[in-house]
Amino acid sequence: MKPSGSVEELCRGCAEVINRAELQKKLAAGRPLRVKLGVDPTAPDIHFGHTVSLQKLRQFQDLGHQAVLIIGDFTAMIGDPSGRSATRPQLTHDEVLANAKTYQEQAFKVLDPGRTEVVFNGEWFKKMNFTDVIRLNSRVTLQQMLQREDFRERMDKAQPIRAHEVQYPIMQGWDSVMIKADVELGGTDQLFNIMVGRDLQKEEGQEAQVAMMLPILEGLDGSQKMSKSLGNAVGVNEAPGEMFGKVMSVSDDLMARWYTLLLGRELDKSAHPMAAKKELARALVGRFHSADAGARALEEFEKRFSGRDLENAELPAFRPAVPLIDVITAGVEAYTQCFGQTKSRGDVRRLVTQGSIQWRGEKVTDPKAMLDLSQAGILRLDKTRAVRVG
RNA sequence: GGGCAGGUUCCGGAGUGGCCAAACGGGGCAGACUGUAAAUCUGCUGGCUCUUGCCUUCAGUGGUUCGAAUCCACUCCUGCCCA
Repeated sequence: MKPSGSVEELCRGCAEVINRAELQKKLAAGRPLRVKLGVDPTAPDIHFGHTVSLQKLRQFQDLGHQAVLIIGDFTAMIGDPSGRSATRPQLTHDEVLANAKTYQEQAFKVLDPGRTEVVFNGEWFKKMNFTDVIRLNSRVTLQQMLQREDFRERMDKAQPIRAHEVQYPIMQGWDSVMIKADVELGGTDQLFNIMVGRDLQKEEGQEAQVAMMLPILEGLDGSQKMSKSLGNAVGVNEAPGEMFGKVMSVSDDLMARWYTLLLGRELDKSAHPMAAKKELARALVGRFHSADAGARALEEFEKRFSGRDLENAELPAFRPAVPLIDVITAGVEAYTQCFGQTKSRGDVRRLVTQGSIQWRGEKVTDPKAMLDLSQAGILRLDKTRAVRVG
């Protein structure tokens, strides 16, 4: 396939590109560009935030360019300090490799596996000895490394910056040299790291890569960047119902943002916000599961929440240990059994006294109440969760 | 190596011998209102019983005391300044 694509269409959706003239030149050469995207498997799952760059990489693929997905098995052990106000916990190599496996699988929900070159950066970093490391380090200055904002902030706040953290950008930059990247994709928070790649490439006599920065996707809370550790992420592997529900709980402002960043189109302001949100949720479930799953999730949602018809909704089955138990025990067991959540008795007691628990359509507000779970019925736990008994 | 300042519950941050499971703010959860939106109001927010009570917690270990997050000793960790 002959590579194609114009600067304009490739830059669409990017927050910043450094720089367009260079990209134009590279494209004019008519060869497939090597487009790099690095991911650090610091957690086992890929979430919506990651898919913004993955989507851009897919676009390059579809236009006949070469996608190079770098799995940062080595860099993940260091932890990218970007945007961090504290040192990341360091992972062991085994943890990283386990994460890398699921990462790849999930990334292929967006990328075309047949046309993706997957490389682990341990491949070259593992082989380096201390002399090599010193030599590599001699090509950058400490001042350069400390210029970056997150380090500045930590200096100002008198918080520690550990020496290994300044290695991170250098390593990421070296990846670009090793794979001879023409373009590197990343979030806007990656600007610094990607620029180091350009410097190192030039040092090595290579043509500098073009930096394409994509906007950062905000997580469920609507303000902070989506990240698993902040608990505001939606994983691409989440069950359709779960995913649909999370999208529906997003604020209107965030919805508009997700429309542009995830669907690549603008929200129709004239549409009713709720209808627009259902459409967004349906489309996203459709993308990461199947069109069918998207339609079913929508149907379920309408039945369950809009129609408040819990009776006919799909609910997880709860099998209590004994048929006659008090609300609190029932609640605790239901959470662990059906949702894998550990709630303390105090947590459930709180739900009871505050009127969140319903058994067969009736609120149960007495923490001492006994429930006869030998009868069939629905036990509602909180706003979004309910289980079916019998 | 020396001097100084610190390490408190999810986070920030009070508390400097009993009234401390520990102020206040943020976050989180729930209820009302809704569109599983936003805003607002209310309640909850270590565990077990829930009424009194009991248990574990204020970097770690030991000690003083009827009693310690608070005092003493040692240890570990962080920052700043000096060398």
